[in-house]
Amino acid sequence: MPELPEVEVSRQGITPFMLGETVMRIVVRNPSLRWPVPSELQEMVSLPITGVRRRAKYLLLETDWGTAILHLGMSGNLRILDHGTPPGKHDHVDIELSNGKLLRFNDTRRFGCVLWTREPAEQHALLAKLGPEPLTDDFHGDHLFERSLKRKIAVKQFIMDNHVVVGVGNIYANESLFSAGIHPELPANQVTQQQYAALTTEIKLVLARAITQGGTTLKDFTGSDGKPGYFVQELQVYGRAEQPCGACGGLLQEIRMGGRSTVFCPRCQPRKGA
DNA sequence: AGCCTCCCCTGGAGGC
DNA sequence: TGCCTCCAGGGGAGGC
Repeated sequence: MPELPEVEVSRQGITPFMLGETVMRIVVRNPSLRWPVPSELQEMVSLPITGVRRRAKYLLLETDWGTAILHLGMSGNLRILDHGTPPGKHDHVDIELSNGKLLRFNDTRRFGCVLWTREPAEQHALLAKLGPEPLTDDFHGDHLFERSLKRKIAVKQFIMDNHVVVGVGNIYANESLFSAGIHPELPANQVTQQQYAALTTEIKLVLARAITQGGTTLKDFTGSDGKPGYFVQELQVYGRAEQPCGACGGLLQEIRMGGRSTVFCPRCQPRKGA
């Protein structure tokens, strides 16, 4: 599934093919994504692409007239192909460019979206209230600590809240909590300032490391199979329930939190905070 | 405001 | 082999 690292690698991969190119044609084969693909997306035709940016897991294709907002959801992927490449199953949207290439949006489960906005993208309702990017200096231990003071929600769900920090999906929440030695069910307001400092460090490390691995997975844009790519080999807890903890040898335990699979080591991640 | 549950969707896995 | 059921999960919507 595309997590923030894969979205970032996708952005880096498509940028050289898109930046400065003019949109020649947009083909929408199935507009039934998370939200209907708006007909106004066609306003993009004949405009040059002036920017390819990312905010959280949203990709932004900018023009002087408006911005296309793409989200890959659970199963989406983007490929750069030549004009005329026959579409396959779940190839929902093509954006054809003046250089003979096209950007193809494929999404099996259709949890993703392709939207169009004429306001500055940051002011769009989906982006306006997002928390800081995890890999910037705006995201630091004290940010989490201060935001957590009145929050009784479990720390795992707290760090997966996009208003707190963006881009921490289920896999990376599991991994970073393990590395920081924090029990996922510990209430957010019982996690200490020191623990948040460690957790912040681990979130940055795991995401940065996954970007490196995501580069391997997506470098030729042959698409994702819905599994976590090569980074799966480095996962310490996610998908390893009932297997021995790499640190202490005890058995990893799986529970469900908010409908999401949660795996942790009861010994290395004691339910202990302030 | 904070918290919780529900829901969108398809393909793969497992059971019979 | 085929059919059924269950499950995964980002994240917004809506109800308390």
